[in-house]
Amino acid sequence: MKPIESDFFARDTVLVAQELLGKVIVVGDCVMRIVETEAYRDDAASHAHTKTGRSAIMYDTYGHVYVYFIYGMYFCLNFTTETKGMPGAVLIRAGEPLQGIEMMMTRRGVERKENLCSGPGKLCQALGITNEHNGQQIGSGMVRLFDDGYVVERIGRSRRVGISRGRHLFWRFFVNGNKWVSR
DNA sequence: CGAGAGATGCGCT
DNA sequence: GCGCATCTCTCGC
Repeated sequence: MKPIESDFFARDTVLVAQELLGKVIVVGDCVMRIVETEAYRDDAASHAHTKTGRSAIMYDTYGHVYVYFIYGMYFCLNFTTETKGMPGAVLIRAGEPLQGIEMMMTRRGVERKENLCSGPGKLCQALGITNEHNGQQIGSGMVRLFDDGYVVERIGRSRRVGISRGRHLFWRFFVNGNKWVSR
């Protein structure tokens, strides 16, 4: 388990989104492998389409945790990317639960393992991610990221989910054929 | 099963 | 006030 350095994130967001597939997120006792991501830069679908109080973190940092509250109920987990004033973040949409599964099931209130992390809101609920994680540097706060040598065979690609603008961009990435991907 | 609607509150104009 | 990078439940087939 090799920790992922912040330099990893100081690159093009679309590339980072693909390379995050297969990596391992650790939050407390809970561990999951990333199987689905989406890239957001300064396109029309991105919070960073304009620089606001909320999206400033996408402009000003890389290798940090960006959490936002959505639909009055759910949180979404992102990792910030890019440098030199270009905003960016990768949304973590789904994962394969590896450890701490009992705790994740309790937090989610579900029985089926396939329903633990197969979506950005579910994933945050399973890991206990909330606003308090927002702004933390990856690796030095409660959210840690590792490369355990897992090799992703084939990367699938599609439009991003749940957006109205920016539909033309195919910036959703997933491990092809993986049972833990959302939808 | 698939489609549709309701839940629910904050950020932004 | 509006819209939202979602999820769950219900209803009909």
